[in-house]
Amino acid sequence: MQIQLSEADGTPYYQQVTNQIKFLVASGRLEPHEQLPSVRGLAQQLTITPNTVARAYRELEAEGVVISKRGAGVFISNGVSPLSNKEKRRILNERMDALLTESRQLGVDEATLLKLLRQRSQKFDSHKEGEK
Amino acid sequence: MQIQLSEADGTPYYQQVTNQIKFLVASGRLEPHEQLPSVRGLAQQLTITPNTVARAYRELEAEGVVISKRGAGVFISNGVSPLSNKEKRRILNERMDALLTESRQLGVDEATLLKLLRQRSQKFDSHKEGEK
DNA sequence: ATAATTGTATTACTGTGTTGATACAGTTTT
DNA sequence: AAAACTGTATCAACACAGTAATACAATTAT
Repeated sequence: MQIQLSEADGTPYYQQVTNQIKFLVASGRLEPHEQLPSVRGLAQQLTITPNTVARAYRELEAEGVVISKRGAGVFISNGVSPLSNKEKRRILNERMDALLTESRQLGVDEATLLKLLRQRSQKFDSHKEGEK
Repeated sequence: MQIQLSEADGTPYYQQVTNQIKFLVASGRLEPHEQLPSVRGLAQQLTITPNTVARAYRELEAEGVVISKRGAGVFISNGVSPLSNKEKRRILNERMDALLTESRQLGVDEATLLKLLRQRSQKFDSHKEGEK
């Protein structure tokens, strides 16, 4: 499993794990029903404690990203978000406002931001051709 | 000064203050050279300790949003970000990836995300007409 | 059946983030 | 010049987030 931990970064390990797994799922590198590495296996690979991996998996399950079965393993879920449409809108609005604010802060106007986002969106799942 | 603190929320007070001030600046509700409320004044208004407001202002100064002059007050800065273009790109890419990831997670495809963002961008500074 | 693998629960330690009290240092106003 | 305002620095207290050690429970493989 392709995960890199950064000591510096500031964000705690368990969040780095959840973020990167969410990214792998969103970009199609991990597909529904696929099994993730075991808590202890991934822990050893990343040289962190199994507890931390377990916490990451727990959070992912709470968000509906994975389903974990005691004794069997944890698996990517069907990708249907358990949130109401209202909640989805609220969250997206929050994130978009933050992005717009930061963008302006950096002196980037809306037009170029949209352009950048379109580019980024294309590169997002370019692994279908570019994978080594 | 139009700031609302939420006890629940989870995010600490000093960050709620910085976030909301950044938003006010980015959306044009606060303009360069404008003076912010004093540390003690805003503290009293929000019923928090002056220290917390001071910390918020300190962070904002570190990010180049405001300039504070001991004895005089703190003022909105000229809006020129002190970061290199490389850093700007890095930050924006990070934020965009996070938004794209979350968007997919919620089952929103890129087209509608872009549409939503355009709408949001318009409402962003609609205070020029809509202000009471 | 039994052993080896999986995730889970409990508990505790430790660092550090957040807030608070108080005193200091510059400006501005009177 | 003095008083009343600004922001700043220092220190302490407290809570909580993050990680870790260890034992438990369910499934899978032998």
